[in-house]
Amino acid sequence: MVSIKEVARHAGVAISTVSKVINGYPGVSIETKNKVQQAIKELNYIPNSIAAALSSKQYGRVALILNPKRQTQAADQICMQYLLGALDMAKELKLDVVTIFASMIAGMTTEEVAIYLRSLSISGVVIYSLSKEDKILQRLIQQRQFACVVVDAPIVNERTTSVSINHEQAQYDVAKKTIMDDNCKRVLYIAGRKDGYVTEQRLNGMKRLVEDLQLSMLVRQGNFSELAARNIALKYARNKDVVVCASDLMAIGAMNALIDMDIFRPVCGFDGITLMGYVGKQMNTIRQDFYGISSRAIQEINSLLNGTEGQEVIMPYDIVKMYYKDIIC
Amino acid sequence: MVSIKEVARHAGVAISTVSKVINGYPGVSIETKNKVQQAIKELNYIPNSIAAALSSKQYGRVALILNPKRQTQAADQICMQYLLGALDMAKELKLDVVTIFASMIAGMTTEEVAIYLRSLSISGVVIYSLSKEDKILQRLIQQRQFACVVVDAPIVNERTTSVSINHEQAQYDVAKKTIMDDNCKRVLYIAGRKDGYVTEQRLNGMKRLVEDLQLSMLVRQGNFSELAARNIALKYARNKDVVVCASDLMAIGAMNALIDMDIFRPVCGFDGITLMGYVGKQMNTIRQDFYGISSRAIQEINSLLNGTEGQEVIMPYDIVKMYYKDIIC
DNA sequence: CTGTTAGCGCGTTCAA
DNA sequence: TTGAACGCGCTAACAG
Repeated sequence: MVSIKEVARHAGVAISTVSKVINGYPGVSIETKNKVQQAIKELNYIPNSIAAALSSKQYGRVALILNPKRQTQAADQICMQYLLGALDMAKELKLDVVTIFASMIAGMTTEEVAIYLRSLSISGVVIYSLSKEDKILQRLIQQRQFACVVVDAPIVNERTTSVSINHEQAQYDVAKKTIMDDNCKRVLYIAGRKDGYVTEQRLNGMKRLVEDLQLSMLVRQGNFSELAARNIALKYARNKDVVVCASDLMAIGAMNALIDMDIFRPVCGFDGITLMGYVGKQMNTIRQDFYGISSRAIQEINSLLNGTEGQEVIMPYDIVKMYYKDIIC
Repeated sequence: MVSIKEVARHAGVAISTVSKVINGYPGVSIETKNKVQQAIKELNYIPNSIAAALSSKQYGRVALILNPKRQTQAADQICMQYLLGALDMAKELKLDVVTIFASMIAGMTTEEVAIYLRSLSISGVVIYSLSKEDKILQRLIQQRQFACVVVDAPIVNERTTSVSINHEQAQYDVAKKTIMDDNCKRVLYIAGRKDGYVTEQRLNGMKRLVEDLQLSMLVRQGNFSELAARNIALKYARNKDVVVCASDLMAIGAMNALIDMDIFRPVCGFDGITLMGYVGKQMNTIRQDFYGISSRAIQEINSLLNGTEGQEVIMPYDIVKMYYKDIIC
């Protein structure tokens, strides 16, 4: 492994000079600079990021904490988009990124998680789909020991930025569109998990809509589970005019239930996963740009790492109907 | 940040003693050990892995090179399983893992990729679904500069291990089962991409089957594209008795084409992705344990990093039919 | 069994 | 504008 020392010797200059050239610092004459760059090329020198991190004491690594539901692998698409967005942006920003799945820190206390992250030299964390009940990560955020970006949870403090779409409005919009199309009055709303922040926000959107449009609404927790949504639909859909679901997967479950019951009700979902294109029924849904959201999350963590204060970031969304022919390629 | 020095002082011992305790080396009396561990607890000391890596010159980081098809996000499930398996095992083995998507190194030369990896202090690489045409990564493997594990490509040398199922046999098995059930004679085989190793192996399996069962076979390249498979089926399926596809996604495309043509032909796929459960038709397919395969890949990279020679590892598989009721949860 | 010492490769003063 | 020297936190000989 060729080190900075060898480069220095080869170029006939001091180590610190090479360092300055590498890091683009001023105070090096143009010719010395050329000599050094020449030597770097010739020796095929690769700066050792480990040593650099140690020396400069900037271990600015960021951890991505993802929580893929192992059961519902159909939704893995969301995780992948998050990852792609994050990694692309991280490369651009030259941030070192570590991917951590929730399962890997399950059962640890906040302290243990902190120690684990520190042992990985991590100073910033992006948390995707945090649960309200996840006191461990909540405390981690409160402690302000790490810079945090929380996707889809409205937590902000000096060291914490939140990034998400406006779930309240999005749920309002997609449900309104679906309901207006068929002039529905009685809605069955299949909500997410009680412990989810987005669940609450989306429910609020529905409440506002019900108020605005003078509808009646029955709310049941579907826990983002396709099966639960199916069962809820089987039980309650018959007396309702429309089924609004807080996720695509639940919308699919509900729709399949309706088909089994041999009745028709408009159904709408939330997320915009490709799977929606495969189930043979077009439903309105909210399409989120998970890639863009995650990409933005990394930018935000970078800002935090550079000392910016936490803030709230609202991303855009679309209302769409997903067709098989749009999906297939 | 509390360092080893402070722990040593606090415990009234030498730094090296603390180091030994931390790393579980012998040659420390039980009481000194206790004193040290006490001090570690009290000071809430976290070993700095960066410094440890630098000092021990073991920058044993491993890169996961994934190639998610951005278009066909329905197959992201496979990537996620690969990731989950790899990260879980990496944590167990205390390996530091970096996730790299093919898009991040697209356009680089082999040298540039090598430099990039080195700059990340990477010494081992796991490559998923390598293409035959990917001369850049091929050269990286040939150069033996990094320990490599290649998933689904039959490349082995001193520093390269291959991990995969027996694609030839798997394709043979699943097609045979499908064909025997309906006593088919004329098969349409929709193969993968010409540049894929598995494509060739699976095709070989089909050739052997055709030979053994005295069938006729028409082969077309579907390039793992659902749309291409659809078009091929539309064009050729009518005169055939069965459609065998080299991937689930293609099987879905073909099946939908058959439905549009309003004819029935048995179809079988390959992979075992959940999506198969959603399309309203049961098809035979090969279920691979992507999680297990990836997990094994990490074990193998670990062995290579410890000086073992490369080898070929064959993983098991199942033949299954995927039902919606098995998928939904 | 314990402590001393010499680096690992690099960033960063501070003199020259 | 340059370079020698120190230290980051730790490991690994080696000496005691």
